[in-house]
Amino acid sequence: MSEKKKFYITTAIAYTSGKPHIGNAYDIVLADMIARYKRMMGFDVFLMTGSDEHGQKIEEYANAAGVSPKEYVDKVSSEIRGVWDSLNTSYDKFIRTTDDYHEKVIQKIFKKLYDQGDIYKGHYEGKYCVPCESFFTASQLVDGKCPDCGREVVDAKEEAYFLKLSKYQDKLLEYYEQNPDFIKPESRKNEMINNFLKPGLSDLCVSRTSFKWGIPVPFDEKHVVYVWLDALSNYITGIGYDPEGSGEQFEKLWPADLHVIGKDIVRFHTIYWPIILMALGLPLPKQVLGHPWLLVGEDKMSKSRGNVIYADDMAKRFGTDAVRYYLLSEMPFTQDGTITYESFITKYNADLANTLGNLVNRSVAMAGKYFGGNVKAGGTASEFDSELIACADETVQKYYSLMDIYHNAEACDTVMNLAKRCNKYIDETAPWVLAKDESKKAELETVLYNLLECIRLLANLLAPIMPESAEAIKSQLCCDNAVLSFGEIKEYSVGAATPLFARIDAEKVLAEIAAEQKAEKEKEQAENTVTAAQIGIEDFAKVELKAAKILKCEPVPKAKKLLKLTLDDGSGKERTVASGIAKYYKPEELIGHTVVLVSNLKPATLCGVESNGMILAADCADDDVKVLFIDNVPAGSKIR
RNA sequence: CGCGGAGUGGAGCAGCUGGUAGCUCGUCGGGCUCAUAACCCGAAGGUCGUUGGUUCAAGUCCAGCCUCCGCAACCA
Repeated sequence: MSEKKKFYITTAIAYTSGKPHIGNAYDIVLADMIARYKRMMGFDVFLMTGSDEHGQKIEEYANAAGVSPKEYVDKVSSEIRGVWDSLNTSYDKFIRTTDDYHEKVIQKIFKKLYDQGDIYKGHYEGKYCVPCESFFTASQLVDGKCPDCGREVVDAKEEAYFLKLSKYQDKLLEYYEQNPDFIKPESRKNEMINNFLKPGLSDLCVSRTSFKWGIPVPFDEKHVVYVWLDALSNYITGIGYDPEGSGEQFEKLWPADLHVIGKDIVRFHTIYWPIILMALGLPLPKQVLGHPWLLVGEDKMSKSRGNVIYADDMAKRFGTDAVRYYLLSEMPFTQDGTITYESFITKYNADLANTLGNLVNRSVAMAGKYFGGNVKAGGTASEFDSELIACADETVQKYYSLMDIYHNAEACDTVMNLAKRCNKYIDETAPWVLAKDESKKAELETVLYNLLECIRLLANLLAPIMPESAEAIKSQLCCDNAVLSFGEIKEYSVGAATPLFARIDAEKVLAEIAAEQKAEKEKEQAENTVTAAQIGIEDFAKVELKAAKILKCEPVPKAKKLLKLTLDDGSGKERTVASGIAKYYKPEELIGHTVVLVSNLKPATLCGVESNGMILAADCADDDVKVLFIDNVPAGSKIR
């Protein structure tokens, strides 16, 4: 009877470039909810998460921080775990791509694929600009010259290893067709087919020589394994895959039942990863769920925007379960979701404090008050019972069907709906009225019994979403029964009523948060002014600044951020500059103004426009940019 | 014509295979007092982005257009 069906679920491994924000954390919370749900449904679940720790960026960040890459990723990786833990996520394994066994197996995988001809040594075909140390494809060149500096380029080849993708393309499409649920929101699948598979796959570069922080290619040590082969393979190395003979755990768990990932990396998980697996002769994962992103207001969360919200901060302030509930109930299935403190507090007060918390509180309190906590089934029925019980049954059924397809937000709604129905039932039956009439005692007992049974169901339904709160509710009921059907428990002996979710004073808390954010910002600004390295006058002298008058200004087609400026820099020749200020200025607002031009900047081509220099502008508060106008200065004047 | 998504009462969203427009928050009015100033009921408020088409019938299908948002390219 120990033949439980296994369910192997993974999250994307978090990149160790910095502490993950709450949007990144959605991934693990969602996966954790699914894992808990599957456990509840009797599956033998294995949930794996981890951190992705190699790459050039890490090397750079570590350098900037003045520590070794390893020290850097050690720190960030433990931060990641800290955030995951603050959200009470029940992962069974946390893999790091710097783990010993992972690195060894990656090397074996690389070798195996090489030996069997799926990885071959090739080179970037390219044009190389020696002074710029950069490769370009033919299409990137401007008039056959370096797009960065305009100098001649030479044919050059940089050695690299490639994975043959085209070979498996048809097989992959076939897999898509035979497994219509392979990619979860359907729209993402279409995107993959139209954008990548139909045009044809070009082989994937799987090694780099330009940086060192990675897993060395075993037979060619100047190469390191490039990120995707390294990172994606965690899903198998973490459970004991080995090309020379895998462990028992791997045999049991693979193929994965579900990869939970962000929509940005769907491509890697539904094209490259399956192909890697096919090349290894392994079965493909059953499903990839590409969830949307969590935005702050309209914007993506980013440090530079200063709008980052961290899950552990949030959990500390409002409680772990409140954060989990918000994430899982607010995120739509296909569209990006939004988080703001305002909406968080609104949702918290409405659903958790008012609807659910208060329901539990008033019901348990009444059971105590009227029956000393002892409530049995089988009293006299009231006319309102059947509707309530029907709602409870329906809720459970609906909940199953929604959770099975990971429509968690709707599942939350369904659960809350039952809580509302209970509140309504209290109003319909008015227990406080029944309590005044000794002859109605049996009826009153049934009312309370029905309520307690519904609350028990609510707790069980919520367990995957809010594990601690579910426990807290059940401990007030003094009942640990986890069966999801009404009438399971016949007799209650409940404890004291304690509020579950204290109401939040929105105004007060928002003011506190605003004050903290302000302080934070000021602190950062103070730090930033100090951090810019000092330079000598000779460095500054390298920059040539001139006054230039804007003669023409037009938007660049296909570019959102770019304006094409035609300038008079006093040389008699018109000069074209592209500037990323389209968001802040209309073309006609700029014409006629004189601006500061960096005139000796290397030319560059942006969206097909050759840009010779740049104009100076100031980054102002609130994501505003202001160009420096110096209309009183004649065009061509040198500025120093 | 690079790919894709979205435009529904004040805000945030549901509306799958076409047939009286729903939910949450907010607002207004009422009820109740067991409970966390919570709970329950009712009301106001939408020409469902725009134009045309298919149909007995369209938010729901088709075409064009406008606007916003992601990705790609790119903030020099």
